[in-house]
Amino acid sequence: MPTQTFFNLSEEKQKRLIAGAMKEFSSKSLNDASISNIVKNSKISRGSFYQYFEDKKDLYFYLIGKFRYNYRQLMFKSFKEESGDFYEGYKHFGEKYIKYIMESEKFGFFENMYMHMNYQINQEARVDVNHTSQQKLPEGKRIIDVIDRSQLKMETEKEVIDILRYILSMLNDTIMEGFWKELSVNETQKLFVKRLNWITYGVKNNKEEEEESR
Amino acid sequence: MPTQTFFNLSEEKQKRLIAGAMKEFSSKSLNDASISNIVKNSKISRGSFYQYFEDKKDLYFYLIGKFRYNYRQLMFKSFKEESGDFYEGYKHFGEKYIKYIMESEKFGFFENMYMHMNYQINQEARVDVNHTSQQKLPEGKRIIDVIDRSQLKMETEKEVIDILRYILSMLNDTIMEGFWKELSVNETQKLFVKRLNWITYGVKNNKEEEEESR
DNA sequence: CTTGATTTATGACAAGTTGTCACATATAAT
DNA sequence: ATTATATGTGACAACTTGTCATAAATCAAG
Repeated sequence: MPTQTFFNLSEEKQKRLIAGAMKEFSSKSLNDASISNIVKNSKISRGSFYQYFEDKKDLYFYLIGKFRYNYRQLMFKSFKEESGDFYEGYKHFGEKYIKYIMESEKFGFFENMYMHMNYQINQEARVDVNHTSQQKLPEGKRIIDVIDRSQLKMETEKEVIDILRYILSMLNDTIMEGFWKELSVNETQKLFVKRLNWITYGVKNNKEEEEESR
Repeated sequence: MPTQTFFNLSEEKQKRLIAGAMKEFSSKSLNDASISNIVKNSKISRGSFYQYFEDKKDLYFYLIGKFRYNYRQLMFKSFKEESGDFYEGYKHFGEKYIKYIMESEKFGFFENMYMHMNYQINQEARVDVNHTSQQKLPEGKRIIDVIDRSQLKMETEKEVIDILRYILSMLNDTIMEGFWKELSVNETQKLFVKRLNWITYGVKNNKEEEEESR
């Protein structure tokens, strides 16, 4: 987290620093980026930097938090439009989300983020479907409340949250794969939907309906 | 890949270098590890290092390849013992694999590897179920040949390979999560099996059999 | 407005990193 | 014995990072 000092800064100076950092992180990974370049870009002295941020990571995770898609809203919208249907809701959400990330003006930043994504970055980039870190949300405002749970095998709320989280991890993994393999938006969306299909309906066939092996 | 020069070295010297590198990588991530420390550990001059390896990454991926579990064999064994059953075979395999990684004498190395795993490391650490990089394997020697495909919805061989690959990614992701959350071997195995279950049988319930919402 | 307290800004610096290169020393081949 | 060829070496330039003494700006209050 940036220090209070950073937030006390004039808007102009904050923006200058963020722009300078985004420039660096748009062409370099967290590890390859250098504070030296960022302070040069931003015309800020090295000493000042360390008064705002603990280190490079601190700044990086602040930027991820700042620019990541606010997808709480999108998830809500998606599931409501699809009447709470698990598969259709997530399909709707995932496709929109992938499109946002891969067509963003911050493409370079996201590309580098996903190309070097590890567990920690994944956690920072991802929404918490249960919002454990924040205060308890009122009934009906949680994502879980807008999903038709009767469709799912899961009995307890905890289990439902587990599966929701897993799909979000899978979504991030799929986007990562999309960047690595230089897939198009459409190809990445298809890959996500294919996997969502597997998880929703299973990969094993129902024994009774098919028995014609040739 | 190490240079020929490295392989020409006396076994003693190779081992010394590998040991020195493993020492460093057992307590540090790829990024935090330093060549300076490795050459100091190994009593090898800095100049020599660069005659054996292109850079730190080159050495690291060589070590991953060298010490990763040879799980081709384990996969074969697992699926054969479970009569080619998709779920039971993967369960068998995954549980053994997790146990191997998390109880290995190279725990520190694997821990750091998984704690900082990204797409590239994942690819290096993982077996290729199709062995595209190697020469074509004879019929019956490929992993896909020992799986009962009639159980699966997938029609084409390519689709089957896709799902096999996805499970392997999921397995690595689960181990990564296990390290981050400091789960026990048993907890990590359970997490894997739960997810395997989801993917095998789906998370949506069969509409006909349950309709008692209270 | 002046004085003193608090906050913010600065860049030189030590201590570390990487990759290279001219040169030294083995080892092999004729 | 004399060339080739292969291997070994550490000083070096060019970068990092985080700190710290010091300077400047801002605020508070008599």
